[in-house]
Order: sequence, then structure tokens, then C-alpha cells
Amino acid sequence: MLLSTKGDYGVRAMIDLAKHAGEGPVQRSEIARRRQIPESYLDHLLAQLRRAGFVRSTRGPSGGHELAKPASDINLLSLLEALEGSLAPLGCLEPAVGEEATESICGQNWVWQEIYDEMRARLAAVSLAELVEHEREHERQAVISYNI
Amino acid sequence: MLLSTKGDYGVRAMIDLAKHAGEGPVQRSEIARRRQIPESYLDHLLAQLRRAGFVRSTRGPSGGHELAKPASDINLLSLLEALEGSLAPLGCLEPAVGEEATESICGQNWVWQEIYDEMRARLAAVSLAELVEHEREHERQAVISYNI
DNA sequence: CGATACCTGAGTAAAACACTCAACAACAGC
DNA sequence: GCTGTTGTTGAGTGTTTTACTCAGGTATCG
Repeated sequence: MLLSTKGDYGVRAMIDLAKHAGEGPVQRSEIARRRQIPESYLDHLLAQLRRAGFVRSTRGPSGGHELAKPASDINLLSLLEALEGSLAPLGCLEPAVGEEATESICGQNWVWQEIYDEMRARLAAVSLAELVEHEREHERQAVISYNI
Repeated sequence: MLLSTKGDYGVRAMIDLAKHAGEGPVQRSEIARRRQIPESYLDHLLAQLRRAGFVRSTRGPSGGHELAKPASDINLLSLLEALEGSLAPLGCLEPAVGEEATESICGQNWVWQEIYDEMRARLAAVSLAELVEHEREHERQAVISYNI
């Protein structure tokens, strides 16, 4: 499993913030309830997202969290890399600083390098705004099929 | 990290077997030495590969392991899935038996489903024979640059 | 029979994961 | 300026996975 709950929860939370953008700060308890995320765990994810510059938080009563920039300016790749660290599927890819790739031994590297490049390109092409739009679309579908 | 050492070591071992196909059984100690894999750990990987039908083993003196079918008939996808289980990047994809996909909550599923499909197709298109050929090519390159 | 190999399952140290808890800091409103 | 509400931080913890090792067992060849 490439993604842990951090990447999953973190993106869910960001979708929630994007959906309520322009309505003032959203409290973590609301996010946690709506997106089914443990509240005390969400704290740490929001802290990571704030440090990475995606979220702005305000304290005190009627405080909360909101997007630090428009949802269309946030792409899924940068978001996930902020939450998860590297998304490299193998250890050999993206070697540690000061080392060279040890390609001589790991014979499947070249395939995974291609897959990794494609994956990153695809993720970079998806914005948070698109994710929200997709969710809205999905909700409409659900309502229609419910009415039939 | 999508792949653990199992997938890495296992494929290395299979490349080694493919390279020495037709020369009789290869002993695990030789594989372990050439591919830098802990020998006692390699035991379990070979057992998995045998149960999955990729490797045939013979006991006794001058025993060892060899491919159960031609290297061109083995693709990287089936090999890695035998070693690692599912390669799904998210938990939500490929839900447990008897469950439906919980797409309503996880808003990035559709992107990952696309990436996962592409990934599997790419892996299925690469055969073990190609991996061996690639390694041979790489060795030739290394020798040439050494001679210059 | 005995040496040589594979085969199997139990065990284990270390890391990662998925959280929880407690103490603290800031701000709003009275 | 006090109080209560919210966010902030770091330490801690139980569980699971990883990456092995080890001790025995079994088949086979000579």
C-alpha cells in the first residue's frame, strides 16, 4: 500500500476545506465528523498541512482552518508528497543525497521509474478543485439514482 | 513504498534463475551470493515462488531451483502479485470480499484507480525475459565505458 | 547410510502505523 | 483581565508489518 491513512485523511480534509471555502474557518471537529477522521489524529495532519503552506489556522472561539490558497492552485501531487513524503514505489528510486542509483543489482528499476514518472505526472495534473467537482458530481448521481 | 524487499529480492532471484536457465538446478547459496540476498530469507521467497508455480525445486546433492516455465511466459505483474499480494496503492481499491467500494468518502479514489490500471497494464507487458535482456544490455554498457 | 540440499514453521528485533493524552498558547467576548 | 473556546505541540503507546534468523525436518544422490 503506497498511501497510508495520512494521505487518505489529509486529502479528505482538504476536500472538506475546499468545499467550505469562503465561509470562514472550519473547525476540526466538523471536519472530523463529516469525513470520519479521528479528531486528535486530524490535529497532526492539519499541522503538517499548515507547515507545508496549504492551510491557514486561526485560534480562539470561532477559529478554525481554511485554505491558504485557491483550490485550483493546489495539485494532488504536492499535497500527497507533503503528507506522505516520497511516493516512490521502490527504495532504489530517488536515492539518498550523495549516493548514486544502485541500478546494477535491482533489475526492475527501469520499469518502475517509468511508472513512477507517469504517476507523478498524472497526480500533478489533478487539482483540489477537480476533486471537489468530482465529489459534487458523484453526489448528484447518488441523488438521481435514489429518486428513481 | 509500494514494494517491500520481497518483491525486490524475489524478482532478482527470478532474473538469476532465468539467466542460468538450461544449465540445471541453481542452488540458493549461489543466488544469495550473486544477488546479495540473505540466504535464509531467500528460502521463504523461493517457497512462495514454487507454490505460485514459477519455480521447480529438486532436493538432495546437486539439487537446486530452476524456472518451471520459459522466462518469456512470466510477466512482472503476476510475479510481483505472487510475492507481495495486491499492489493496490490505496486500501479503498480492491475491497474485501463481500464489500462494495466505499467511494463515497474517499474522494481521490478515481484518480488512483486510473493510475493503478495503467500500472498493472505496464507491469503485465514486461516479461522476465525482457528483464534479463535489459540486464545484459546494461552489463555491456558498463564494460564498454570501462574499456574507454 | 550419510552428506547435501531443500522445506517448514516458529520466533524475534526493529521499524512503521495509527492513533491518544496532556499541557500549552492564543484569541473573542463579556 | 478573566473565562472559555479553539488551535499547537510533543511525548507516549498498543498494534501491525517487515525482515529477517534458527531449529528442526524431509527428500535425494552416491
